[in-house]
Amino acid sequence: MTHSNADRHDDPLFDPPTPAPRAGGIAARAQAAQVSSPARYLQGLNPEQRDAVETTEGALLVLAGAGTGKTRVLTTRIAHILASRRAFPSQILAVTFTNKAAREMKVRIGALIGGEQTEGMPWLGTFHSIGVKILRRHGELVGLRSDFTILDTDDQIRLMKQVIQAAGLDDKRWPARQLANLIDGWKNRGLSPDKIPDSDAYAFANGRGRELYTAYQERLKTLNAVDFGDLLTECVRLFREHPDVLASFQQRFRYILVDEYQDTNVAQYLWLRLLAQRPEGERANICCVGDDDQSIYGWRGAEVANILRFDHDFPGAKVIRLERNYRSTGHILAAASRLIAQNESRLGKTLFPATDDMGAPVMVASGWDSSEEARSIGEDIERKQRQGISLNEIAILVRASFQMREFEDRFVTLGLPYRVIGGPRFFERMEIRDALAYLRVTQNPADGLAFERIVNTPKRGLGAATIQLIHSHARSRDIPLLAAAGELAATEEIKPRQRQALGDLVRNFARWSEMLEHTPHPELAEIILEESGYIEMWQRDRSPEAPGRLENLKELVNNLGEYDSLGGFLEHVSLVMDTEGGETEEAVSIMTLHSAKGLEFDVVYLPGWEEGLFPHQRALDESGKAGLEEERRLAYVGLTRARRHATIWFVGNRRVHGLWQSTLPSRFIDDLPEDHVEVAEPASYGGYGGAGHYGSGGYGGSRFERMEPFDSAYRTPGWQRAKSNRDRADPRNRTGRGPTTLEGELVAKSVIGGTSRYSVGERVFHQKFGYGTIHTIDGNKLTIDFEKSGRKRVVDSFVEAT
DNA sequence: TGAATATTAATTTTT
DNA sequence: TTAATATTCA
Repeated sequence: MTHSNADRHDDPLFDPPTPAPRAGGIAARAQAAQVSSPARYLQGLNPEQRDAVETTEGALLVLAGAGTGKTRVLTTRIAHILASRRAFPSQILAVTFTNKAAREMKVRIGALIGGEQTEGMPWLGTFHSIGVKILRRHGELVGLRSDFTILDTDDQIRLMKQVIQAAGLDDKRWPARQLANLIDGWKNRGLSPDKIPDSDAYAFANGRGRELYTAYQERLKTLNAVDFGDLLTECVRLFREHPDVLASFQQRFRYILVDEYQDTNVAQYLWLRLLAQRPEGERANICCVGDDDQSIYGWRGAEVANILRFDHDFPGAKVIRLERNYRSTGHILAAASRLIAQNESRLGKTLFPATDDMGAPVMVASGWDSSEEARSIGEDIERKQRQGISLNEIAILVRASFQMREFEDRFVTLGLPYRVIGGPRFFERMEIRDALAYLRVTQNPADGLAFERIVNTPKRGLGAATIQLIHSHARSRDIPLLAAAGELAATEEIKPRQRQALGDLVRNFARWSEMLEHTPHPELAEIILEESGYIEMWQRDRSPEAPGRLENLKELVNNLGEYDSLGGFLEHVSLVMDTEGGETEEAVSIMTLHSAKGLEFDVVYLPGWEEGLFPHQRALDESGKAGLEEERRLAYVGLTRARRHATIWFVGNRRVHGLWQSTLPSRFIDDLPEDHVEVAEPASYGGYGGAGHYGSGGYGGSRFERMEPFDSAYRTPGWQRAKSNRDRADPRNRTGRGPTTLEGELVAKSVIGGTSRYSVGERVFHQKFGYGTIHTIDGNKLTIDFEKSGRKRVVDSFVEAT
């Protein structure tokens, strides 16, 4: 131990993997901590964090608010367990939801105590990757050979379609996608076919849900395949049916850590609970970290209840709250806290800022329509850019992905660099999946789903009829599709042309599989893609995406070299559907609120805070109050992403499914505390045009009406008229299409007075649809029978009296 | 088989 | 509006 003290001060997180010497002041600290190691890594922690790190024994729930150093606690805790020699790396089970989180944890633990240690942490990973590891080892006990394949969503749906058709059902009336969602839901809840509630079983195809689920599971077994849900449920089954196996894992895992506990579903909960079970008198060392206020995945099976009843599951559990926020300034934090405080079902936490810098208030801005929103945010970003803020520190967080488009369009015209985060990932692209299917069949000739995917890609003249034939032959002989295809190609059953094509394909696969032994796999992949005609198919393709797809295929082959076998690569790919996008260029990030969880930016824009969009109508319709609260948590997540500036936007008109609708400001805006919010003067013209309809929106009027800027800017008819006259005179405003071209006089008309100025039966004119008669009036939305274009629903500000 | 046309539905997304 | 999917026709 020759480090100088100066070195150590520079890096408070440093700690050698072996116990440090006990001398002088270090020993005193060690005594205080009551552990053998004086643990330098503990130094930068606040008291709660430190408590969470050092409470290694027993059950511990860490309620970590946004920006309170959750990952730091988790990683330091692991480092602490290792450094104090409480367990070997292989005795720690650390689960996350995403590969990204797992990767980050590995890196950070490595930084804390040296990378060699994390190399030896085989049980740090996602629920699914750990599930695979367990099933590869013990799967035979639940009827899985160790080389089982993992189906992705696409395979899953295709398989279900077959199951539906096999059951004699119309797959148009009963879409496979819907069944997939249903079955996923059951698996999320840890329900096998015999356990699903009767009410659920009737949710599909008049009560045949259970039967289809059973059939699907049988098909999976014969294919020696599992879907993502099975990775957990089959583990649970394994543990339940084979207590000896379970016991060996229970003994192995001396410490269990779980990240994002609020996102666990029932299956994951059962999985964890089994592993954390201990004989009478013993306690498991399980530490779950999460934030009930950031639970935003209820729709995908996450059970906030898991975190809410933690101390019931683990009696005597200690609960530590991390409430000191190191991320955001005072105003932002106060606004977010006030917002989330309106939720009823929560454990209750109050974030307080680590600094006394209040920073800037949360801005609430409004505009006439979504194009003004995009334009104005664009201008604002350019302003920020001139102030020297890096574009990488700016994000736009939307509720739904359709909102992104407007920003993209705007930024393209501005020449403002941006990147969209989320969206289809590399391994989800069509060409990549096709290529993977070739590789899968080569690796495993029994992979029927992969074979089916590419049997006629590129086109080989093997249409539905031929495939049907292969299918029935495979079923009657009980052999894989590829084998069946081979046999068929040797008979007169099929037409010569198809016979030739099929024979070629089967022979190709036989040859490629053989080459697997002695050809380096990146090279083989290239050969396969070339010889199969797949590359050629895209080379011939004249569509604008084709070059990009070829590029991706090249990328895939390059990637392949990083794995030591084709099998290893495929295993990785099936679980890790993402690649590390090493984009370093300066760009504004555009993403959904969901994908923003866990990230932070200096400047955050939150557009589209309007009733119906956010909270989303569907969440409200489908889940009622629970849905509303989840939406509010989403708003909270959005606000807490911001370090220094948060700007919320709402507009009066937004196009929904191609129709312009007038909208009301989100109720979440009313949830914000006035003291920490500043309402922006409309950046350009027009402003929010719906204010006149406040109070008719079904939730009892907005507190914002009474706020000073709203009073002056939006409420008085005189002001409105004056303003709209001024706007009309301003040629800058005559841009674009949609409502913006129709401002001026019409804005004033529609805003003045709470109800429509039209009456049923009145003949009106519309710029786009021409003349028509009003059929019904709903607030400011009119249903009009147009003479030329039929019945349409429009906003009254778009029509003129004739 | 492929292109043209009709139909349908439209949050959020990881593994 | 639009994008994906299904159907129809050549």
